[in-house]
Amino acid sequence: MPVDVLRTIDVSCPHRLATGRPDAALCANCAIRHSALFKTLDPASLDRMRPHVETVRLPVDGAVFQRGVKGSAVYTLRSGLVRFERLDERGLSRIVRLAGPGELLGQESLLDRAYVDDARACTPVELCRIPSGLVQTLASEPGGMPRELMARWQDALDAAQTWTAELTCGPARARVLKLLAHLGHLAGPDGKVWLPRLHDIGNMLDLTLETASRQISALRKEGVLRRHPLRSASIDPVALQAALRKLNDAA
Amino acid sequence: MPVDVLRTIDVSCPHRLATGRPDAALCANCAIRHSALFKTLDPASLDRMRPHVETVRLPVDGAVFQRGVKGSAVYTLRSGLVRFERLDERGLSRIVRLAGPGELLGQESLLDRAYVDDARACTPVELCRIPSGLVQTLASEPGGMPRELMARWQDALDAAQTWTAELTCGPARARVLKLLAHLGHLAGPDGKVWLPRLHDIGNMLDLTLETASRQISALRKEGVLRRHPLRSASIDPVALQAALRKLNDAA
DNA sequence: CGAGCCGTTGAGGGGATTCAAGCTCAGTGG
DNA sequence: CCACTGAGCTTGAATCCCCTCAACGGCTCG
Repeated sequence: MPVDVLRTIDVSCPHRLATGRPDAALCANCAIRHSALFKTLDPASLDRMRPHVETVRLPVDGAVFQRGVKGSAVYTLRSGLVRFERLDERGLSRIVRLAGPGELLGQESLLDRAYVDDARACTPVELCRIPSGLVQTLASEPGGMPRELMARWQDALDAAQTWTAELTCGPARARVLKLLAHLGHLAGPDGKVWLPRLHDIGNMLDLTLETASRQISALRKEGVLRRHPLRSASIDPVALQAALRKLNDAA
Repeated sequence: MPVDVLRTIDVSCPHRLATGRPDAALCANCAIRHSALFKTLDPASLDRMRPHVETVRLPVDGAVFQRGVKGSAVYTLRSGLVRFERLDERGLSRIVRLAGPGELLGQESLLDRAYVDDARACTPVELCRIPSGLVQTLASEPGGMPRELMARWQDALDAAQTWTAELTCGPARARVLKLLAHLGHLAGPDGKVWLPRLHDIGNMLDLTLETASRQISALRKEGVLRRHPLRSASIDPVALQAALRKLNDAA
């Protein structure tokens, strides 16, 4: 059991490095403005909410929130990757989804429910913490916010089911290849992807870290993957697609 | 590839046996009224929507809707079980979630999106077909409908992630035991559960049907499970829990 | 009755796990 | 400076669980 278990409330998380003072120009010029939750909001409403939005920065493995805790905020992921995980009855963790820039985290707090997953940073992340009450207020006014919220929920549902359908079946090689493809989508189009620790790959794909290591090593030798420092790697899209296609031909 | 692929539009589904004439007393006296989508609706609104709601009955394996089709209705499941499945690139189907009585199906149509899964009847089912436009209209009026809709989305998201976390990892015996527990929750508390075909168990748990058969047989010999006609079975809750606990002790 | 679907059971092989050892690398402190 | 440490990665050998292939039996239906 990791020491992190002691962090019960997200607000008091020791990893949390909130700036406290929101950046006035942040929302209007935000890099993910076009995909953010408030994209349909008029400038007046935007002004009204800005003082309540707080920037949160977390290091790798920092907790955004914890399963079972009834929080009072949603988070918009500005940069980095966040994983959603759950502990089974034996204390082993299972990763059920990944979130990338622009995604909304912890929507269940809008319904005054406890968070259903542990959310932790895969990379250093930057988030906007938005009080649930604020979103609830804006949503009750005219202006299309509810539809925007529903779209976020549907996005999350689709992502969760895609995760199940693609990454939890087939032989180890197929799972690792599909995971790489998935990571490629989440990263920017610069070809650089974040490469999880073997232990985390195991928790994503239900493999042991040894098996994950063997698969990654093999792909490196085949030229599909090249490793860089800081858990970064570049993948050869052509080789990756070819490898994926070869899986289906064999069957 | 099954012949069912030919069914492109849900409206023209040959398995569909719509009554056409909605039952006037249906909504007010509905067995799942307390858990249904419209539970917060006032009687006047209820009267207004009733003429547009249509009862749909499907036999086993009947399609509620199909992935990729942009439908114009959501469905409330009144009785029976529905599975959500997707085909992978090799044409093999993977079941990503089950829905039971009271659940809402095809919510993505409210966002004018295509259905993201194939939804098929596990048992004979009875559904209410509700035009998306109707729900959108009611949701735009005051009365708490949006919140009710968001709650449905969150329920679906939680169910999908629970499915991943619980049923897609561990050895075959553990998966089958957890599936039985899951089916126990979906069924009524009479102890009778619906038992899927071995082929479907395989698609749910990523096992071959032979492996599923061996596991089920073993559990039957152990007294955890007793089979009845019509894919029905009764499970011994005590024995099931004991078997589940023994899994963790061993590890 | 034969065809097809569904379930059962066996034998054999293969892929993933398990257990184990050794490696690199960063941080630490003697 | 370098041994020491711990976390993460790699690799090997043996085991085991699940898959594959196959045959067979019960059942329903045309």
